[in-house]
Amino acid sequence: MRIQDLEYYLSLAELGSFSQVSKKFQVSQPTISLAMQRLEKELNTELIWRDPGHQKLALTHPGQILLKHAKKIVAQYQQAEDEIQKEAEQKLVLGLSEIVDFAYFPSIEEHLSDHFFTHLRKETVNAETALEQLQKGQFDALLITGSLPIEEKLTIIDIPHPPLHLSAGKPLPDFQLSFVYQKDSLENSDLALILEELQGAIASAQAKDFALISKSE
Amino acid sequence: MRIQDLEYYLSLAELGSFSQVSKKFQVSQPTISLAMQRLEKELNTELIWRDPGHQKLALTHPGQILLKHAKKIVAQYQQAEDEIQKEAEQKLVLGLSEIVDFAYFPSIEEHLSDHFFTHLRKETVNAETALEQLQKGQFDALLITGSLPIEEKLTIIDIPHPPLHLSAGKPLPDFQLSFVYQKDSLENSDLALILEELQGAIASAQAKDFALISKSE
DNA sequence: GAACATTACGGTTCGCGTAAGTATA
DNA sequence: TATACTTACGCGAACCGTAATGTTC
Repeated sequence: MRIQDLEYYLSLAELGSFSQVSKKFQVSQPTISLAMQRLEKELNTELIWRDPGHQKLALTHPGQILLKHAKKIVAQYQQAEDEIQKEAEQKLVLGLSEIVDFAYFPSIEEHLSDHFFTHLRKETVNAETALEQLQKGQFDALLITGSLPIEEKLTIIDIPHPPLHLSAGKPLPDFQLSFVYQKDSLENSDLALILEELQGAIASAQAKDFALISKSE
Repeated sequence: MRIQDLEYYLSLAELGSFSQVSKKFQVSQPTISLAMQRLEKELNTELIWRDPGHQKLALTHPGQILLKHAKKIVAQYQQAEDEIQKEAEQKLVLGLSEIVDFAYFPSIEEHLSDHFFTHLRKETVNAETALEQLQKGQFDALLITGSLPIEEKLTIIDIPHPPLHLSAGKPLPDFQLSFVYQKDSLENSDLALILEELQGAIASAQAKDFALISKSE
């Protein structure tokens, strides 16, 4: 059973015409026919009185039962979509360069509360354009490598870290690991708390956990 | 979005293992993997923390939101299935021979209330085996053609009807149209009322409406 | 190596649009 | 004839199982 088919069905019950439903959803008329046939086949019952004599079609009794439930199902699904969407929008977005994401972040992660992840989403970011995207507001904070230009509006915190090794055993050249956010972003107090916890987690992690990282190189 | 995928998801949240879910639903393990990937793709979010280190997997925050709604959606759907199924079982089943179904029943139908169809389902039946099936309880009443043997347990009512013509214009040989039900079925008073309405509808129809039928031969 | 999940691949099914068919007014 | 639905058909996507690959213990 596809929820899409139920949406067609609700619309059909409301509009009373296959062709109008097809227009509403921008699909062909046969698409609606077939969707309704799928429903009837899956539920093994007639749902719609296709009375060609009269203009209007009517729902059978099982059709009315389905209508009642389909409304709730579709509403519930849309609500799920909405809530998930909103939840994603409200989250802090932490930009990580690829190397940071796989080599350092796992250690930091352990020091963040579950509740914290309720409000934070991480996303990998191209190191080249990261600062620009931060200032555009596409990210709320960054954890990236490479030396950064000093900018008045940004807070940049250097994070001590052990060297990384490749599998050959040769250490990669040393580089800087930085935590960056816009100074004025702390005007939002929720955000300030979150950033504080993130900083705290990095501070807690650096002592011992970063050492563990080298095992996975 | 397929409701099947949501059922997998609920089960996964409960059992905590892809392979156990696949066993429960008798599908292969990759089927579950792919179903979960479909959900994540459609909702454009991560739902499941695939933490290979630990035994258990965990739901992300959006995953928990989906879980809450998925429970309701699946329950609602199953309830719809149940109600429709039960509704079908509770209905009176009226057996019609093929010729009756297309030539006579439409006229009778008009005299039956909408509410009546809530409790009656019609089904075509092979005239040869109809009586036998009636006595087995597979039908509650019959509207069939042909001469019938008199049986003690059956009530047989002859229905007057106009002759039928084929398109060539030649009338078919005359035949008997009978309404049949088991005498003891009237012990159920609901059933008695329904049968009474059906008899009434046939009586109302025969006066003029049966005449209309010949137009469609 | 054992257990578990993901990825790859081939075959079948499914869903859609176009076009043709059917039925009604 | 015009309108509305269904059926037929062909193409592309989706789904599933088997098999191969990865990963962790």
